[in-house]
Amino acid sequence: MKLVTCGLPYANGKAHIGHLRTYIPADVYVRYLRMLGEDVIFVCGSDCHGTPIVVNAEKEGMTPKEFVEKYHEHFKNVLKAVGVDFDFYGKTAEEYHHEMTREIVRRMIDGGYIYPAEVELAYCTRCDRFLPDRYVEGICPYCGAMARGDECDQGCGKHLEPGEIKDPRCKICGNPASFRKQKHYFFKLTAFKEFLTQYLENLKATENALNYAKEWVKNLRDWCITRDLEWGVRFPGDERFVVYVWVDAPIGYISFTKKACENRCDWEAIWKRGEAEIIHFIGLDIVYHHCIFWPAMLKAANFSLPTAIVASGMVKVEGKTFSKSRGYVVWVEEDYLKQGFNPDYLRYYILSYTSHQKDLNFSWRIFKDKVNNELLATFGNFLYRVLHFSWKNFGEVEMEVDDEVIVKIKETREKIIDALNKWEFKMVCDAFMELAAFGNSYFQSEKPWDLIKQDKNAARKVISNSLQLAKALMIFAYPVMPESMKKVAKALELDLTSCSLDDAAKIDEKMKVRKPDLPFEKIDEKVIESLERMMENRFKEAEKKVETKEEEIGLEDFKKLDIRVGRVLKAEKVQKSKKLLKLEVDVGNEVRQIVAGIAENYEPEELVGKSVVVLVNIKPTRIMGLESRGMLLAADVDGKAVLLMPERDVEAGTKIK
RNA sequence: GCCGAGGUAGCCUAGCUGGUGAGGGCGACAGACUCAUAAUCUGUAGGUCGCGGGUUCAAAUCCCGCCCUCGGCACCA
Repeated sequence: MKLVTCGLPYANGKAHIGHLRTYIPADVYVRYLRMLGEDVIFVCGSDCHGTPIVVNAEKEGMTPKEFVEKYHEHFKNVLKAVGVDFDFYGKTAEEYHHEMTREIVRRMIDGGYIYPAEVELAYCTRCDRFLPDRYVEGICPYCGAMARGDECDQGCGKHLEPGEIKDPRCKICGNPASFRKQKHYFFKLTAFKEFLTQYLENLKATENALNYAKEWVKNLRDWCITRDLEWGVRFPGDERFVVYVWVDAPIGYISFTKKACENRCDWEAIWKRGEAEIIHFIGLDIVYHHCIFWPAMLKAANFSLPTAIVASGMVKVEGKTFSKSRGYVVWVEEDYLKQGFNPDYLRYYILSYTSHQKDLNFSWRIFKDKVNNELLATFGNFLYRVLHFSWKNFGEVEMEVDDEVIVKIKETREKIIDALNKWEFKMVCDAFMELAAFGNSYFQSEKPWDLIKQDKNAARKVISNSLQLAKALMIFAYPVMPESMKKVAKALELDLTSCSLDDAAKIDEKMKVRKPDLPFEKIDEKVIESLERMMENRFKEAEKKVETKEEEIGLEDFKKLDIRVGRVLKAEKVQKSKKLLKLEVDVGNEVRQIVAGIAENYEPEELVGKSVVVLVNIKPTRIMGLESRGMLLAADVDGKAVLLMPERDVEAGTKIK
């Protein structure tokens, strides 16, 4: 038995093409396994807890429960629409999941792996709440640089536990946060170093994930697993707290398995007795949670361990790094499904573009090319020309298939299985595309349309071979393009849902052929052009939003700014930094140290003696451990600074108005 | 800056425990065909295998240095 899971989508926004990069390959993988006779359970669900959800729900005037429900429904519907067919799609806000989480955490406590420790936590008196992780900004206690959330330490790569950060400020309202001591609970991750090192040695995983994790395991620290929040799973050791999201989210794999197993199988066989393979499909961004925290938790609770971790590469949009705020995003529902595109096209694109481990570029133009040239012209056209010819000239064909054809089909089957074992889905697609090309070439060279005029029996043999190839292709491509293949298979009265991969090489005595449907529809150039325009507008609008702050201010606001001309006296590079220069600037009444992110455009030497424009009364801060008192004004050109300078020589300290 | 993954023709990719002229697909170009959604088939062109050193009889493949891209962290007051 095998269990396949997908990383849980966070119920905090809409489904985009990045999500599908793990769900679609996982779905395809599961469908192939089933066609190989494997018993597979396939589960997923919405991740519902954590501070961002609480904060965003508040912003939208909803309760976290309502908020989460909204996105949960969205994901459920979208995934179904693209043919990702889970046995169970749950959500972590449900009671059954809370129970499971509490059971596992209790086992971790009973095993002696959880201990209390006092930590100092940032608390925002204005927002009236404790500030977890990513809502705290401050100074790293190790190196003195600006730090954010639970990670910092400027280049030394250390991990911050709650309470360690200095000078914390609330990221929500910007106010300084005060420290409050609070008892929290820690998981003894450090006790698992040896176990994890061993475990990673033997874990089956894509290389991108494994190397990353092996490096991480060298530097383990105990892990604070409680949070002071209302929303979440109550920590069984101390009911005032809630468990950290990354504790309860992966436990969803277990609680969803249990639901999927109801009246069908034994979830404990999978998760407690190690009688099944457990395969996690995830994105590259959550590798360490799945390769470090998760196996350690399972070990502590005495549960079964994952046997494989399959991590997918990132998604780019039109060649640019995926970014919602910059508009480089493709929304599955409104951009794709509402255009009326066949979901199978997207499935094929995602599977066949590149190796599962590498970055995938989504471009509407490439999308059109792949659909029109590969799917439609090569693959679909072979199916259609064979079926159409058979239907028109025979109706029913007595089958007589050459060994060469059967060998070719079996070879393709082997290639597909081989590729699946390596999680190389592009190779799977390449294998059946090659078989389609073989079919076209065969059909073309045998010229059945000529043969039939002279020797109907000879034509029958050619058609018999071609039909066998067509049937094999439908079976082989069914997991990738289920709906389209079902549609064409109707012409052969073939029920793909009950086929195995072995059936591809099985020869029927006779094959009946009905009038076929076209398997695919061509994508119109004009549609692509309009989508490209839509994307461009989206990029532009996103850019505008970032650049122009609409809010108007009065003169009195402007007067609050003390802006002066300053003269640069000294300039040097900040060590270990790409963008920073440390300057000493004469601002009239004093000389100030200012750290500025301008090193990409300016050499230190060329600045000495130059006049610059300085915002003097900005709050002093520390950057890379250095104090900075003032800010140089500069034009932001593609993220690089171009300094403002007075048009003629002006004395240092001159006010700007 | 640290960690990880990569850089092979316009695009995607195989090869990378060193050894037949660096394979394949898409696109481009030319010809053939007409059963088929102007689909298909055959052929042609296109590569300093990121750059520079080194090891070797022999390197895309091993070693050293550098550059660039992507991701994570950090950072850009």
